[in-house]
Amino acid sequence: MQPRPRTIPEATVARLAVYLRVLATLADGGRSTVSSGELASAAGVNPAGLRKDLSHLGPCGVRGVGYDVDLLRDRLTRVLGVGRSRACVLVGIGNLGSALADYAGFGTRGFEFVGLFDASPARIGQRIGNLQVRGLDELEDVVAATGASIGVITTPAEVAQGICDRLAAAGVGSILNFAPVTLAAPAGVDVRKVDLSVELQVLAFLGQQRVPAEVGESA
Amino acid sequence: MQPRPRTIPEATVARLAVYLRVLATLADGGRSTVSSGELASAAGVNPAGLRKDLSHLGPCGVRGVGYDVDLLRDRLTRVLGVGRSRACVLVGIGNLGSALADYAGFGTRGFEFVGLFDASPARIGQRIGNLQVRGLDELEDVVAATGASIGVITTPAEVAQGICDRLAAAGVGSILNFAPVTLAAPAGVDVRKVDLSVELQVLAFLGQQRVPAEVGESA
DNA sequence: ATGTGTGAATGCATTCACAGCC
DNA sequence: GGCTGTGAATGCATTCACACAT
Repeated sequence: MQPRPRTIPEATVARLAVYLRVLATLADGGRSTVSSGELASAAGVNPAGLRKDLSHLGPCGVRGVGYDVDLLRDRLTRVLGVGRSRACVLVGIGNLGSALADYAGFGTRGFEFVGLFDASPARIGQRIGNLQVRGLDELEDVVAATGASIGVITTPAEVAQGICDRLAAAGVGSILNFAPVTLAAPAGVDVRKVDLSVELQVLAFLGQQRVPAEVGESA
Repeated sequence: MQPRPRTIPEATVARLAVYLRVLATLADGGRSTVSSGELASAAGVNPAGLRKDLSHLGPCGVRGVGYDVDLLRDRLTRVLGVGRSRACVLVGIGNLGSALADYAGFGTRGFEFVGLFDASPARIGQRIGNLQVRGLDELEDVVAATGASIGVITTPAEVAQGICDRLAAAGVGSILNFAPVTLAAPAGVDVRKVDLSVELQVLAFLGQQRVPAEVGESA
């Protein structure tokens, strides 16, 4: 019934975010239009794939010409919801947590950290960016007060599930987990995992797998 | 001709690494055998999928019983190459770089940082873990001397491509890129990208997409 | 002519269902 | 009986090829 099915494939969403970034640099460079081929090579994808990705937003280019940079940028910004600022809390202020807390890439994308939490008294009170690290006991209150919808977990593996439970109970609907464990969350709460050592391991494996072919790869 | 085609799908490799971690905790708990169902739920995947993943290594379970924890662990360790320690260099010692430099998860997985590099004189000489940050001019020498095969890039976006070029020229075959740009590398060099803000954006999008369904999700 | 938008086709990956072995 | 290993089937995602608009 509805002309545009509201479901955009996850893989596509990830690429849309990349296109948005490339478009930003193009706009800075003063470009007003781009072709799918150009945009695709800058984003490291296939041109046809890029067009298919964009087709999920409905027609947004001009045939024979290409895409208007500013127009497409606005469209992507709106679809991805980069406009509204979304409140995030971050739990576990170790090295990685500290790094994420003042990672510039987040702020410019509409993500705002409204609470940093750690269990260790040594960390509590410490300033990072323009926030002060709070004790874990304040977690629920801050989530409630700020309406934070996103939680980022950078704790040790052992306590991650407990934090996940508390975040979910507090009303956080989306969780990004950096702890090396698989988290279970109630239905309606979306958990996404980033495992840095898995990434490295895949990379290393593909590397060692490629070595044998290095000899006779002419075929 | 060859009984085991040497190509394991990338998605499978990523999960094998997860299984290996789960097996480690099981072994610590004193378990000697596991069923695919149990292992799968601990890893957050489908049991049949897990069995298919493991089938790429040839038969390694006992029908009617399950998998021997230690045996499977050895097998995975060998296939993923966790045995040999692999030398890595890390370029860009900002917050994220520093966090990765002493991230415990790497060392226990066979990855050893043998060089940390930064352009800023303020960073050079600084100790992180048991290494001292070096100037970028030493990059090629260190790669050559250590035979590092893996490079991790945590620099600002503007300089990432240049670093990528230098790493590739120096003989690094695998690059893990955290900078928010799409890197181009010569054939034979494998680049893998982790974009933290893209992860967050996907998470946020899926979250906002899920909200409408929250009303009538009973089906 | 040029480059988008999109059905059709291909290739991957996940899931199912069951045969085979313990 | 129970659980692995795996062909068959389903569902996704990518790629191709071309119609269509400018």
